[in-house]
Amino acid sequence: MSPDGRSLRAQAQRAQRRNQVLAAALRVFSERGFHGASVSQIVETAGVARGTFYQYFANKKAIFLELLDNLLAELRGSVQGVDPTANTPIPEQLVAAIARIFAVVLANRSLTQIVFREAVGLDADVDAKLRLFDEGLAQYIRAALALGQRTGLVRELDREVAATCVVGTLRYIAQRSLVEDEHPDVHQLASEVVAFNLRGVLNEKKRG
Amino acid sequence: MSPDGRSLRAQAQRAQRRNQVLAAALRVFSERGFHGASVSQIVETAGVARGTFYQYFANKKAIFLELLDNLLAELRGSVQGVDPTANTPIPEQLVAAIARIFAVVLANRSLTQIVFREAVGLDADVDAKLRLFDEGLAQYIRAALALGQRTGLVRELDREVAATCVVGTLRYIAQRSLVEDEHPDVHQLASEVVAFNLRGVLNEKKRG
Amino acid sequence: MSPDGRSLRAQAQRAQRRNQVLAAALRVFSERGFHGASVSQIVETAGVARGTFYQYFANKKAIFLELLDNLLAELRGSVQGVDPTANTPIPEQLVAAIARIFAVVLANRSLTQIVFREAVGLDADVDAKLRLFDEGLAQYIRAALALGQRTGLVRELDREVAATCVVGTLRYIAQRSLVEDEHPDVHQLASEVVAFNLRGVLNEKKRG
Amino acid sequence: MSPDGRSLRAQAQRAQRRNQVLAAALRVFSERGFHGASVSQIVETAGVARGTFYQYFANKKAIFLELLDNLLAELRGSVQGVDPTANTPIPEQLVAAIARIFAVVLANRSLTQIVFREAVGLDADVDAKLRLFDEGLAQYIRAALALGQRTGLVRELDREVAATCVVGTLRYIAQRSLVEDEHPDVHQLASEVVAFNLRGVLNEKKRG
DNA sequence: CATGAATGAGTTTTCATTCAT
DNA sequence: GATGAATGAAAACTCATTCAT
Repeated sequence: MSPDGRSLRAQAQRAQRRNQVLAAALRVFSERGFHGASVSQIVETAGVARGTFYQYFANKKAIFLELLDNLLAELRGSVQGVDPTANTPIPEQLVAAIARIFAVVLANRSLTQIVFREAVGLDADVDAKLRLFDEGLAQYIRAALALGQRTGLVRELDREVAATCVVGTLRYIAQRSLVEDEHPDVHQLASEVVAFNLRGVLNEKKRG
Repeated sequence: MSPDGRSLRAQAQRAQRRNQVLAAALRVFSERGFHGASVSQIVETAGVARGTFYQYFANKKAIFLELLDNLLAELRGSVQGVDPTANTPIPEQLVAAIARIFAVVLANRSLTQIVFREAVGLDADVDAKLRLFDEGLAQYIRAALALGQRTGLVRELDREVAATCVVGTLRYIAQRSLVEDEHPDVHQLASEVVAFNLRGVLNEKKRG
Repeated sequence: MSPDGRSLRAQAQRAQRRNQVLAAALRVFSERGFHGASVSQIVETAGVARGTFYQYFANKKAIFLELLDNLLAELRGSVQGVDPTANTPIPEQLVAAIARIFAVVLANRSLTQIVFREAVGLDADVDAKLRLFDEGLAQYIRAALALGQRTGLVRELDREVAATCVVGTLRYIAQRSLVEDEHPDVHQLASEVVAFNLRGVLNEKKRG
Repeated sequence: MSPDGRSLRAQAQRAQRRNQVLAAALRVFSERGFHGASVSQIVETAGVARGTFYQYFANKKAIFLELLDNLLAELRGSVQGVDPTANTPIPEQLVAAIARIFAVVLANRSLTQIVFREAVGLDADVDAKLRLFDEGLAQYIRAALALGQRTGLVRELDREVAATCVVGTLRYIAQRSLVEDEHPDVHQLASEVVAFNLRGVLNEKKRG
């Protein structure tokens, strides 16, 4: 509570150290996965002593959880609602929204990859966080579907299942895009995904 | 080479022992995950000596891989084609097909769970196997879509993306169904999934 | 005690099996050394079951000890005395004697090699056997030196040390000859060794 | 990089710890041999934790190799040349040189014993080191013999074989001296060995 | 007698975490 | 606050030996 220059500088240094370790962990984790990464490698990469690690993070899982939190926060931030009153047609708004999510996923390639690959089943905490995120997304989509149904835009369906299907396509497409070498055109990709989710695969014109 | 009674019985016993260990591994893996499981726990659960494990399996990864292979084989077996010349309408056939897959998934709950949770990223072999399975499924769907397009049943779309979306919904729905406590009605579930994949979420009646 | 045909044949078969295992052990031991060899490899090479091994030999050490005994026996057999009353000059007799030993050593290359390399320090029994052999050899040489001294052929010297030196040269030369690739000319080698042991390296002509 | 008091002390402590483990290893190795010794026994003897061992040495072989290196270095250091221009007669110089080697061997009794007993055939590295040492010694002796021949002191002989014989006597005598309980008189021993190597066992007076 | 599956003690090695300096 | 040496629990794996068939 005495924010003199000394403590300020110290605090800044502390924060810097913390980030240094965090960045190192991100790198090591994405190179070797959670289980393959060792604290030794992290501190080595960070250029700090072994003990320093434990001054900032309770343990290996804790630092991973923090990275995971950061990623989820960024992803949550990237989710943007659809405005029915706006001029832009809703499908276009959807495409833009999905494209934004994909962009964030691709911007955090390595970490997202680990999360997709190793985070699940790591421990109860991590599991809960991930499920919470999925659930949040699903809830968001369920709400959107409900709104759509009220406006007659969306047909009768089991919103539960439909929302899950939507999350499924998003998740898997995201996951797949990570594996591929070239950066996919996120807009094009989003376009197709939206079309699939909106209209399915059937040719409606054939219908009476 | 000489299938007399003695060696036959011996062989049967060997197979039984093997299955005993395999079953124990399945149980331990599903309770604690791949990384959380130890060979000690497996042999303890199986009620055999430590060395016995290594008489039947090269190492922890090998036994996991075998369980994985078994599961994938069963899943592959459960995939059944759609017959356009049959009397049953195609959507109904699809529902039946999907339901069958879900049934297998649910029948192998614990193992499928591990596969979904930990198999990815475990090692190159496992990764390859899983990707191959996904790819096989995707290819199958792409072919079905192409056929549908030729018959005018399926609209113009990027088959690549659409197939990926379909696999995504299947995978995720399957994964979700595993987490839930009560056994879901696979037929009902399949129905909804098929509807989603075929028609998307839009209300077509609104369209001109 | 009832040497009917049946038991005779059985006995012969037993002996044959035993030798089969013994031969396999010799091969495996010489290829991988005592510690590197495993009972598995021996029985595999012999083409018998694991348990059969233990029907003929108490354990791994026992079979090694038997091979060692065989070698030492052969070596002992190859040691032939010098006959002072014979016409052949003593140095020539010595050369022939040494050459014979070297020949046996080289004929049992692989086994001798193991004995030289790994037998010492293996366990008390083996150590005792080897020391006994060395001691026997040394005693033999001491006796020969004593005889030589009585006949004035050998100078005054500490027979203890001299005998040890002689054994040392023999042992080491033998050991070296094993390492070399080409078969050395044992007679030539023996010649030089005898010369060294008899006359040392000094140029006697320089002496008054 | 900053040799302040703190780090200096730390370094000293590290070295001390290392030696503590090294000493324990020496003791355990000489009591039970290389194969009979386990890392457990070493750390127990050293009174350090299991992991500490691996902080200083890569594995069991590594620590053995270090002990071996130390011994060979000391032995190499003990080898001292003969000065033909010195006043002391050459044989006396030789006796002194040999005695010095024996003294080192006896001072490192237990370790030398292991080296003689188990080092050979342990692995390629160790083998190479030992052979290199022997070869160095042999080369040294060959050179000395050549010099002796040029000065007429040494007779015509196969220097190769003679040098090998000399190394053999030295090695074996050293080895034997280790087994005996009482400390032998190294000077007396060296005297006899030199006499043997110089003059052999024949009584020269009998010659023409 | 032969067999070979089963055994389990024992080994090496790793690595997250602690704590004295 | 930083350091890094020390820790030791726990893991994977080996292999000589036994014994029921």
